[in-house]
Parts: sequence; structure tokens; C-alpha cells
Amino acid sequence: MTDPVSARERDGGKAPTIEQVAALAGVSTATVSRVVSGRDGVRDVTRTRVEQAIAVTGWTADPSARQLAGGRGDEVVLALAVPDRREFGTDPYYARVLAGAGEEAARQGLSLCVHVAPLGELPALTPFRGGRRHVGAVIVNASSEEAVFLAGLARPVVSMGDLGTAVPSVDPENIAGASGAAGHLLVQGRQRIATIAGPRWNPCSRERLAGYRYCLREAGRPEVGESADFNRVSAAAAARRLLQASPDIDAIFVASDLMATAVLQVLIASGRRVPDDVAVVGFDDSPPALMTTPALSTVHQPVEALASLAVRTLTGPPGASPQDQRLATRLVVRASSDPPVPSVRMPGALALPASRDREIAG
Amino acid sequence: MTDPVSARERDGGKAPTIEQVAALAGVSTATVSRVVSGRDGVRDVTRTRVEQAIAVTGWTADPSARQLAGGRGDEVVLALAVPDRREFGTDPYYARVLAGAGEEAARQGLSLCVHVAPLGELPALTPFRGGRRHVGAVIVNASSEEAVFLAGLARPVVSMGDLGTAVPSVDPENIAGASGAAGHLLVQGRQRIATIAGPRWNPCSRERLAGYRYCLREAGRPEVGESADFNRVSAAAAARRLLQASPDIDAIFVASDLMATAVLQVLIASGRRVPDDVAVVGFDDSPPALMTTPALSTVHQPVEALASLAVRTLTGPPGASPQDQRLATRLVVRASSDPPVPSVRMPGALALPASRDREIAG
DNA sequence: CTGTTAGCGCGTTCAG
DNA sequence: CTGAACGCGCTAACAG
Repeated sequence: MTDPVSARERDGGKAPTIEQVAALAGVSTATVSRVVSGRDGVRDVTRTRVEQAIAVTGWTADPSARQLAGGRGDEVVLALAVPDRREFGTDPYYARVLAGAGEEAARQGLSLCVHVAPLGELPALTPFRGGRRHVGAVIVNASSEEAVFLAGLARPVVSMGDLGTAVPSVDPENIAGASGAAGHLLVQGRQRIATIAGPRWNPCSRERLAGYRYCLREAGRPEVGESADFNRVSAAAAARRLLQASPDIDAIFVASDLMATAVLQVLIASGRRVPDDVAVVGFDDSPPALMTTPALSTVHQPVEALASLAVRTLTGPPGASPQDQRLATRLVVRASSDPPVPSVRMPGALALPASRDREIAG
Repeated sequence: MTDPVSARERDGGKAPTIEQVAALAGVSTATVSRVVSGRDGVRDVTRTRVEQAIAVTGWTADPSARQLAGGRGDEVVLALAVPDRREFGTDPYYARVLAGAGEEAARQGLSLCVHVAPLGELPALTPFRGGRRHVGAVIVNASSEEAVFLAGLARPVVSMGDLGTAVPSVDPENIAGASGAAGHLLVQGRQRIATIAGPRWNPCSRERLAGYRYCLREAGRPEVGESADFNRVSAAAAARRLLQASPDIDAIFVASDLMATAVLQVLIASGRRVPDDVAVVGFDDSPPALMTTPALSTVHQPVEALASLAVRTLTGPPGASPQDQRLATRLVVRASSDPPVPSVRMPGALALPASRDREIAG
């Protein structure tokens, strides 16, 4: 669209090298290198001459050559483990992770390389077999065994999802978020609040379950729940089991919005009204929460910001960040849990802890 | 999870080089290179010795060094242009593209680098500034001006979305798909069939509009429609305008499922019943189509397969593929357009052209 | 069939 | 403040 094309055309499709730039500027390649590296110790006149030569030739340092010669990497790896390959395209969570990580990487002038592997097979991915072009990797859904292995390799690793002390991690405040959602249902006067939890192997879903339990226990209410796999099919099955076992529930906290969309459909198919008969609150605040009728109440988690933070942790000075960084969640009340049941209210019920939110689209 | 770690630990964190492998196998580095490149002209005994040495050391060729020396690239670039950065995490289309492209790249032992740019700024992305590590780029939402520019660069480029003769492209059969959707509504006896089209700048949405128009014109019916931007907010606004201008419509073909979820909500909010008063058919067969109540009828397009095909076109011999490769779509009838209105039926109506599909979850 | 040699393009010493 | 020389790890020619 500007110059590089003509530059490339005239020399027969070959990219210019640092040597040509140096020649054109009347300096040595070392000086060009100093200029582009932003190092000091170059006279202003010289620097300007070099910069002009760079502009004229449209030269860009070849990443391969730069890295071979000892330069730092210029790619960050995003390695996602999924139970099923299709899950990547199906669960909006991953797209949000990618959006956040990609934006932060771009801001730092880095490329983002995405790799998807079956659960438990992260270490087999090519990026982990070395290569100096990677500055490090953000890993998603890793087990702690995989994490310790990967942490033993040369490059730094940050996990999305707490893995103990194996590697640094970033996470939403799952316990507080889940407990807040359950509290919201409690305050409405809901009597029998169930949960549909995520899979056991996932640290986030364990924490959300813990938050739900904590809240109900404090309130002296019985826990009732099923667990599912963070996908719609298994969530629908779990919801059916739940209704079968406890037909009298009047609220459900679901560990992800994607699962909640399926739960909603099962409830409606069973003839129940939402929120009148049963209230539903999800977790994530992902796009599907706005697509259902009624729209889903949910616990907002800042997935993009978490992914971005993970990348910054990777590229920042090693050991500078806390072991497990947490970002706040926020309850978003929509039609699926609003208005509260008009009947019973808890004595001394608090005001609703969150603002209402009734957008139809977005 | 096996040897490389110990290998890396004993030599002080430095990766082994081809030279060490060669020494251990008692051959020259050139022979090791031949073995890993799978070239013939190596005695079986020698080859085996080398392979053992590789296994023992846990060596992997450094991609930077390999490329500097003239080897082929090992990354494919996926460059997506979006009107708004957030759209990447919001529209399931992109996740599906990524899933398909990533799977194919992995199958070929290549890495996938994802870059997102604002509409019209694709050429500014770093991958296009050269670098021998890329085998080529798949571009999404490029304009034809951008495409001709990018095609002028060294590496091959394939577009998702027809761009004329600028670059090779892959596409679903938009016209047939859209026309089939409209035909499905026609056959049901729907009287006033509207459309909500996608943005003008997008070739796919232009083709879908053309398919809709073709079908209605053939049937001698009036066209009525609005256009929106492939997002929920603008689709909801378009739906409201449509209902205002033509309150008597009884069917809408929407150019994407994401938009259709918003249209559905607007219809319901307006007091209309779906499908009884108004039938809705979307396009894509993306996950959101299954999340609504009623579930969305839609035109299935094989996004993953298209992305995979785009990658194969890139990595295959240049010029070996047709300029614009098309993959078939398929109408999926769900509750939002089923059953047909019981009232009027067209004389000589055909049988429904597609199988029914009533899954609640997936 | 295999070894030797010569770069690939750049960062980084070390002299000057 | 700047330049000359070296080498990163590998592949591609050519010899043998």
C-alpha cells in the first residue's frame, strides 16, 4: 500500500538485509543494529541517517536471523488443552482467552501462536520442544503434573487456573463469585438452591462449587447438585437428573453460562417457568448469556483481562508477580433470576447486591 | 514427559545441537540433516544410528536456524480483520475458523499464528512484513485492495470470502444456501418473507442477499429487508426497523445465527410467537442456534472444513487449486421454522427439502 | 552413499 | 561513538 512493495519488486522479490541498509546509510551493520535495538551510544545525526535508510528500503529485521544471533523471542504461545477438539469452537470461553491474549501480545509487538491439544497432552506440543523464538507460554486446562513438567523447560509458563505451586497462575475470584451468586438467590427467598458444577479436574469449577457450598452452609441450607462437563450435552443431562432427584428446587447456580443455556432449555421443556418457578444464575458473562429468553443472570469474570494479565506475567521480569493473581468477579442480574419470588423473604434480607442489567442485545 | 527434561538438565539448560547428535552417531551434521528431512540417500544402518542418537539427546532442530539456512517456514498465519476488536470474542464464527485452521496446521506439523486487526488494516500486521518462517497466510474479511497488496508479497495468501481474482479463496455456497432457506419458508406458505442481511462490505453477506432475492423474485414475491452488521446490537435495531416498516411479515431469513438470536428476542419482545406468527431461519449453524428457545433453523456452513481447506490450499503446490473453492451448505430445520403455518399452502408445494433436527443440546 | 564447505542475516563482542 | 570480525544452528551445494 506504500513503499515496501515497490522496494521488494525492484530487487526481485528478495527482502532487503541489514547490510544494504548499512551501505545506504554509510555506516556498518553494527550501527544499524544499535539503532533498531534502541540502544544509546549513537550520535543523533548517525541515528537519523540510519532511520532514513531503513524507511527507504522498507527493511525489517528477519526474526529467524535475529533469534539465531541471540535476540529474544517474539512469539508467545497459547496452549489450550480440551477434552474434545470440537470444544474449542463451541465454548466461547476460549475465544475470549484468545482475544485477551492476542491483544496484549500485539500491544507488545509479539505474535500469538495457538495450539490445541487433548486434555493431558500439552507437553507433546511442538512449542514445548524448544525453539528460541518463544518468550513463554500461557497454558489453559493443564494438570499440575503437566505444569511441573513444562515449568522444568527453559521458557516461563503461566497457567490460567490455579495449579498449586507448580507455576504462576491467574484466576477469577471463583469462590467469592459463586458464593455471591448463591447469596443472591438466598436473599430472594429461594428455598431450595441447587448447583450444576463443572468437572472435577478443573480447578475453577472446584472453586465455584466450594463457593456455592460455603454460602449454603453458612445459611444452614441443604446442598443439592449434579456435576457436568462444561458442555451443553452433559449439562442438559445433569439438569434432567437434578429435576428427577429433586423436583422441588426453585433455583440453580450453574458453573458456566454455556451449561446454563442448556439448563434453561431443560427447565422450560419440563414446563417450569424461569424465573417464576426456578431461578437460574450462570458464571462467565459470556455472549450466550444474552442470547436466551429470559436472559441469563450470571457472574461476570474478566476473561480477556485475565488472559492479558497472563501474557504480561510471562513477558514481565520473572518472579515479579504473585504466584496466583486474582481478578474480581461481579454479579450481573438479568431476567433469569429477576424479579425475586414475591412469596417468602428472608428475615432481614439485604438489598440486592448488584445493579440490574436488562439489555436485550450486545 | 520422558527424556528431554533430564537431557536438558544435565547440560545446564542448553538445548542440544545437531553437532552433538552427529558426534554421538559418528556421522556428519549433513547426514543428520538428511535423516530428519526424510530425504533418501542414506543407508538404513546409518539412518537408524542417527535416529537413536536423536532419541537419546532429545534433540529437535531449532526452527530459526533451520529457516535461516534456507528451510521452509513452519508457521501459517491466520489474519482476521474485524470491525471492532471485541467482535473476535463475541462472534462464534471466528472460533470455528480458528478450530479448523488450527487442526489442519497441526496435522501438517505447522504452528498457527493468529493476528487480529481492525477492518482495512490487515497489511500493517507484522507477519506481512516478511520473515521466512511463514509458509503463507489465511486472511478473513480482507478487502480486495488489501488482497492484491498482500498477494504482491512473497508468501501465498488465501482468502476466506471471494475477492474476485486477487487471491484464491474458499467459500460456502452462499447463494444456494440462502435461496434454499427462502425456498423453505416459501414452501411452508409464508406470505411475506423478509431478510436481515449482513454488511455490504462482506462478500458472503452480499451473496446471501443475492440468494434470498433470487428465490423471491422467481416466486414473484416482494422483497423486504434491512441490513445489519453481523452483530447482535445492530441486528436487533434492524429487526425493530423491519417490524416498524412491515408489521405483517411472517418469516425472516437472517444472514447469520448470531444476528438471528437477537432477531428472535425482538420478535418475542414484540409479542409475536415464533414460529407461529413469524418463522426465523439463520445462517451458519453455529452453537448459538441451539441455545435459543425455540431453537433456530439455519443454513449449515462447514466453517471448520473451509478453514482447513484454506490451509491446505496454502501449503499445497501453488496454482494447484481452483481460484474460488466452494463447499456445500445444508438446511437444518429446527423449531423456529417448524411446523409450517397450517393455513395457506402453495399450490404444488414440494416436500420439505431437508431433514428435521430437533436436538435440544449440543 | 557420505563428508566438507560455505553461507543464511543478524547480535555482539572487542578494538579503535 | 563506531567498525571489523565472529558465530548462533542449520541446510544446500558440491566433492569424494
